[in-house]
Amino acid sequence: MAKLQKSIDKRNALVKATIELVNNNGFHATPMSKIAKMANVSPATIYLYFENKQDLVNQTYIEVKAEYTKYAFETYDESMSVEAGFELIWKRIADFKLKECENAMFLAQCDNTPMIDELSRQQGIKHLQPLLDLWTRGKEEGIIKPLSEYLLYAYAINPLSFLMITQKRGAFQLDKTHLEEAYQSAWSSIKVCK
Amino acid sequence: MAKLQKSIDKRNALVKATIELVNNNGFHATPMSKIAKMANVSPATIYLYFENKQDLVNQTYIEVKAEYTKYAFETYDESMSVEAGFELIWKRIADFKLKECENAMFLAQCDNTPMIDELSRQQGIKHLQPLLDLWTRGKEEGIIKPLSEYLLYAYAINPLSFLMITQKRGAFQLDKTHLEEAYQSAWSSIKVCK
DNA sequence: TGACAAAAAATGAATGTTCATTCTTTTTTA
DNA sequence: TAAAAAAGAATGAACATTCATTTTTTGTCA
Repeated sequence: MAKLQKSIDKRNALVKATIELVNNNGFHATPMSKIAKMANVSPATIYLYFENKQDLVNQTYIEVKAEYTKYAFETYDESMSVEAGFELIWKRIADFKLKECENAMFLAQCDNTPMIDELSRQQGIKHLQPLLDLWTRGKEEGIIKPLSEYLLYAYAINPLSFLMITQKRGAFQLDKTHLEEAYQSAWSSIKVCK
Repeated sequence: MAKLQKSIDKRNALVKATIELVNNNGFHATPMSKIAKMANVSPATIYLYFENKQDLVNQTYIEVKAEYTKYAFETYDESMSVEAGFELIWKRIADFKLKECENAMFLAQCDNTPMIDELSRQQGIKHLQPLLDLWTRGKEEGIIKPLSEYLLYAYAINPLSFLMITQKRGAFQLDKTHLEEAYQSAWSSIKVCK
């Protein structure tokens, strides 16, 4: 197993370097040579693990996205009430975006630019299904507004990305209090007002 | 004035080409030669109007941002009630994002990547002041939740960018009905619940 | 166990291309 | 006709990818 172990370490180092460099400079301003240097590897070695630069970024995206959704739904279970389930998932997502800031920033950049193949993007979206199902249930129970998934996502989840980017720029600090306020805003935007 | 007129046309053509190409390919995948070709100009001519590529993009950003905020606040006046003022501004912004889709996409891309100088970004933010003032007034009157401006922006305005990008990708069509629903979500996320 | 050859992995240097920017010449304007 | 504007071609740097070698690993047999 020694060989395989070693390979995985290098691959991980490459993925990690890609995330860090793309976060700070963007896709096209990140040369393969720098990725190689940061991963302590020769540029040529990258091509043993990835087809080319596009493939490296696509694979990185898919991996990080999978990590993200795994974390988001890890403690969720479908027997929960809609409101409790939503709060749980929302707070896990918020948690991820604050703790795994680098990873989350990378996803945000991928989601907002033409950096990723459409195919890889589609793959990344699939994992959100449990949240979409929760919303469907909430609509049936009359707890959640009867809105399109895109609208629900835009108001309930997407603002977290904006807050994370703003925080990264240093303009603003997202602490415990703000987080609870943000949650309340998210919930009020999608719940049915009694 | 003939000379100046001609110059302004060329400058505008360059700015327009920049927006279109950067929208579709991103900053670094947009060569000066293509911008020149799309504007029917020699590459060398760009340097008569702009210092370099970074300057071209910075100036384009600042111009589009100014256009955007001008449109947003054109019909607003400070004597309006908080709720009416917010609805008006929100709908103007939504309108801009749908009608001037190219311009709005360009701003979204600039706001989400390290493509623009920090200085130019700061310049762009200033113009939002009337909205921030409206929110301050709303908080004083107990109509708007006592949240940080960043939180208010994240829930009241930013979701429109997400919806615009999603629409551009073709996954979803933002029609009149959706727009009204989106407005209601925005307003419920920031208003004080009675 | 240890030595060694075949295979795999890794490397640094080369290759060819793309691109921002500049230079020299031509065209347009006044 | 002098000055300004524009052009196309040239320059040099940066980069993704490949190539020819070197290093490391693996499996085999004494």
